[in-house]
Amino acid sequence: MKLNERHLMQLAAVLDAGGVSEGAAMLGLTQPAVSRSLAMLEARVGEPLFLKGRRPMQATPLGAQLAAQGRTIITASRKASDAVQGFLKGTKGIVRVGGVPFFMDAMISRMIGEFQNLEPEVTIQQSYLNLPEMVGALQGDQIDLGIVPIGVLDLGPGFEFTEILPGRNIVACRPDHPLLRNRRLRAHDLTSFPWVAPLPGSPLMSDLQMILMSIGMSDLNIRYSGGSLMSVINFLAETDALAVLPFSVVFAQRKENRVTVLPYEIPQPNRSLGILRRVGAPRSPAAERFAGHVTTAFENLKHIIKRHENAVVWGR
Amino acid sequence: MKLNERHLMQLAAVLDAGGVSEGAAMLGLTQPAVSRSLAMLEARVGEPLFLKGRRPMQATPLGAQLAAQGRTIITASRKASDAVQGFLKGTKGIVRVGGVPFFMDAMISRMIGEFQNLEPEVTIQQSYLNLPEMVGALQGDQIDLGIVPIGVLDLGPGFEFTEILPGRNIVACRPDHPLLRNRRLRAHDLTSFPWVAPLPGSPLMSDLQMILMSIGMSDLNIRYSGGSLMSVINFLAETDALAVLPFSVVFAQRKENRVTVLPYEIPQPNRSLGILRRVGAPRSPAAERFAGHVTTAFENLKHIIKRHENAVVWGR
DNA sequence: CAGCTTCATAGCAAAATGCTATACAAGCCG
DNA sequence: CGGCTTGTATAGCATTTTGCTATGAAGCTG
Repeated sequence: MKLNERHLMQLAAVLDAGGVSEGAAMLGLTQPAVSRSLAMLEARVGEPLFLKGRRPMQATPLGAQLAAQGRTIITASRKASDAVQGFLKGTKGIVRVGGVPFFMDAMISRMIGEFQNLEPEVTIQQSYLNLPEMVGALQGDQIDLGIVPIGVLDLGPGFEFTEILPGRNIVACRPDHPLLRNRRLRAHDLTSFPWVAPLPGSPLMSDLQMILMSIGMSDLNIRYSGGSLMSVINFLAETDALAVLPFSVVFAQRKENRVTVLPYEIPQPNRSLGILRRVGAPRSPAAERFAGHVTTAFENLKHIIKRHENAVVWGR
Repeated sequence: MKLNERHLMQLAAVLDAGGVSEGAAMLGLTQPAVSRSLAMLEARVGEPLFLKGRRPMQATPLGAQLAAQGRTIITASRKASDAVQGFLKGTKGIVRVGGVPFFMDAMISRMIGEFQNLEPEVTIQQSYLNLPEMVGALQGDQIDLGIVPIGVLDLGPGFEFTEILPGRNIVACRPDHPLLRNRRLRAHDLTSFPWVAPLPGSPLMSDLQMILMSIGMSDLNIRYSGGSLMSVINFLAETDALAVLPFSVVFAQRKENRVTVLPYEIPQPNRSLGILRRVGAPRSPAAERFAGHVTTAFENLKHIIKRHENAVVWGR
């Protein structure tokens, strides 16, 4: 006994509205159309669905049961329409962001918070990925966009990259680190303190190698590795250890005053933080909106950084 | 953005089945039909719903959202079909029974229990009604059937009545009542004990009047009134009070041995317990099934009563 | 590269949907 | 009680949708 879903919806509307004409109006149909639908439904079922001669119209128990299903169909249909509307406007849906751990923790998570204040109906699914996995995730459509530092030339075909912040690394330490008292730092000053190693696979790892080479050492005194940003900062704040970190990550922590920049020039990677997307991916307005938000947030951040640098001498 | 519910269902089926052909088969359609539906849906939405070139087929986030609604539509539709099926077979649905309080408590409630063991998917809504309200409730389609003692001629037009048990009242008392020791009871024996009045509006009320007239007294020593059957029985069991009760009601309590029949002949009302229905009412197979169950249950009861009467001398 | 599987498209017939116009029924009022 | 109002059912017709078969196109596999 397969019933026509449209008929069920019309049944529900008619009972909710109290009459055929009203129910038809509620659905944007004419009264005869609905009248016939009901007759067909009743014929199909073979049982009366209405109590005759009642205003407002009332259902038999069976009619009421069917109307209940009709109502859920109506609401499901309406939800589907809403989902599309919201999707098109970018005010609804899911954004799946992958990002390198430190940036996600230091900056993106805050921006996600801001974004959700603007678009409370958008859900953000965050995942921690470094470049290789991110490429796979984008191709496999597991994420909508990635936030990753990338060399300008590393971009494979089929991907687009929008830069949001030039890469710039610094050596971080706690604010009362003994090296900050030195007028002029030498390479061997750095090697006499323990170091924190970045997460394996992260771009900072290769940066650290570059620094090693520039200092002319083959290895550092690695005392801590594998920690997330919060762990690293906690570790740095408690010890005299040093770490290579993106400047912006340290900058984002300035209010907490737990880590600062050691004024020592290190070689800079030819990399930029940016948003990585697959060109063929099904577009998601919510994701684009989020990407826009992140971009402007970093744009603002650049200005703040500039003002800050003019006012503050780091490491003092 | 109104979407076609049928399309949503097909989308859900295709994603659940993992392919267009499989989804079409699941719905009993051909592959091209579903293929076109999906194309139409996608065109209407204006966004891709599938990730191209994947086996099994995978949805974009938006597609997944729409499919979720499609699934709820499918299940709603299936529930509606089930409701009809169950209704036609009488194995599903709601039966709304009205009945006079004492019969409902003493007998019908047990039968409802038995019936539910047979038809666990039928819901019974019981309400306590005496004849006048019952007529109103039947006409207003608040109940499907009423169980009520009724004079054969009291039947109004538009109602049908199927007798299930001839009316027979007795005087009830507790098993160790002093009157049970009397060889031969006289009318004035009865008046020397307190009485329990039936619920106002119940047919027993007029029966009590008849008894009064036959005894030749104008009133009795009414000491308790307004109680439900359980209250009345509790009261009778604790006191030497007497009450007019239908024989079958007392019979149904025989196992508990808290009340018994006082062997005193009283005038019998020209009434029968039966099932009252409105002729024009929308038929409800579940209700009919229930009515049948009650009828046969009483049929069995008659035999048990007959056997019991041959074996037992009441009030001994 | 042939063969298999699966999705997309074309073309056509049948069903359904929706509309306007109109008939029918019930309740209300002078 | 006859007409008026309100509301539902039916008729007739045009349009859209749906479903089918047949066939083309694309991707995977041995």
